[in-house]
Amino acid sequence: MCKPINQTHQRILDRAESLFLIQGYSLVRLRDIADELGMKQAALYYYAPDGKEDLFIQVIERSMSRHRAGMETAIQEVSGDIGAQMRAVAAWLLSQPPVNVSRLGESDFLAIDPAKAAQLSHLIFDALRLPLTGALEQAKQHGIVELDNCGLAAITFVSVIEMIHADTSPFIVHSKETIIDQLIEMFLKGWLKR
Amino acid sequence: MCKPINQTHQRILDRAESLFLIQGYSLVRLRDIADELGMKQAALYYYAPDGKEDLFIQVIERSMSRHRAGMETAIQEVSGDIGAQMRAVAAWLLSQPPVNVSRLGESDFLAIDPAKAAQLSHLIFDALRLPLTGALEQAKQHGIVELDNCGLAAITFVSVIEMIHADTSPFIVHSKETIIDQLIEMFLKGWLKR
DNA sequence: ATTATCTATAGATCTATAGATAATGC
DNA sequence: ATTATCTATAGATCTATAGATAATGC
Repeated sequence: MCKPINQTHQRILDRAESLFLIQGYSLVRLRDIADELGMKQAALYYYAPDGKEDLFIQVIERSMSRHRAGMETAIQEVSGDIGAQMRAVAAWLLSQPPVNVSRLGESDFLAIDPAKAAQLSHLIFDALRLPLTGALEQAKQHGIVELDNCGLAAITFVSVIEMIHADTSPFIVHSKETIIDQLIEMFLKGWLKR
Repeated sequence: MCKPINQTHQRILDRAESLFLIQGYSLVRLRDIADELGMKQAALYYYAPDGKEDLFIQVIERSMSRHRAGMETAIQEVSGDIGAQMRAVAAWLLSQPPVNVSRLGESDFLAIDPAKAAQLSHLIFDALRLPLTGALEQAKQHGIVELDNCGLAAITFVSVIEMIHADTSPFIVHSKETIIDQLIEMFLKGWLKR
């Protein structure tokens, strides 16, 4: 916990993050993480003394902290136009390992300590929702958008982007960037003819 | 495969569907399914001779066939107003075990035969997307809605509803029905001030 | 001495199989 | 005879632990 994060530790967390977020907690074996780094499975216990669950918790905490900061920065850099902010958020999310919010909440967290799961659940919810929520509320104050529930809009948008991001299947006929542009237009303008 | 589905078989599939769809393939043990039915784990092999994967495939095929039919019926029963059709689809989805589309595609399918996974992936995509896609395309022809990509709109809507449906965490401060009404309004009217 | 990693393996699961047994229907 | 279910267990994994070993820094 208080152990300093050196370079090996970071590489372990990088690899673990990618595997845990893509495949899910139970499908990833400690061997999968260690192998790619040329280490033995047991060596991971040096950096995560409490084992697989410990490693998973470290991964999620680090990832969500980065997600929150990354989206906030992305939004600030294009401040003003809400459409541009949504594009910036989407681009930033696509630069990261995909986060399957539902699988985390419904499957991965069933496999770990319930108290810790509840805590991580809040962390994820806030990290993914608050940056865009803030941007939407500002746009609302400026009379640009009209929304009852900016938090719901934000988490919906992020979840949909992550769904496209993670997808490997027949969903994607166009490029993901095209799909995301279409989605942003759909969210902003709505489906009903104006 | 060609074995007739008797009542025991149905109860097994019902229970397996609920567990597989909520927890995911790898977290469900055959014992979990059997226990609740007062059976022994080995007895499941009578109805699914090829084991866990066989059972999972049966579950998904049956579930998707039911989803497609259920949504088509729900849409027909309120034909006309697209908003009412969306509400009917959402209500029908809430009456069923939640389908985590992303987890199926990204985690569960990694654990089974890739060829079968690809086939099921198509099945799911079509079952969840086509009913609402049809309704949207009709509304588009009538000049009610204005959408480049009705299929994308449909799968997005269904996925978001399933996300709310499955959720057990701090997302939900209001009732799910309230959230879903807000979502439908968001999708139809868009976020920009009209 | 401390830090980092390795080898080897015990222990815990879980699936799938073999073969017995009970119940049903001809 | 056939259908349905059970008992028992082999085999395959995977995590976590114990203890050895190598490398680094005082």
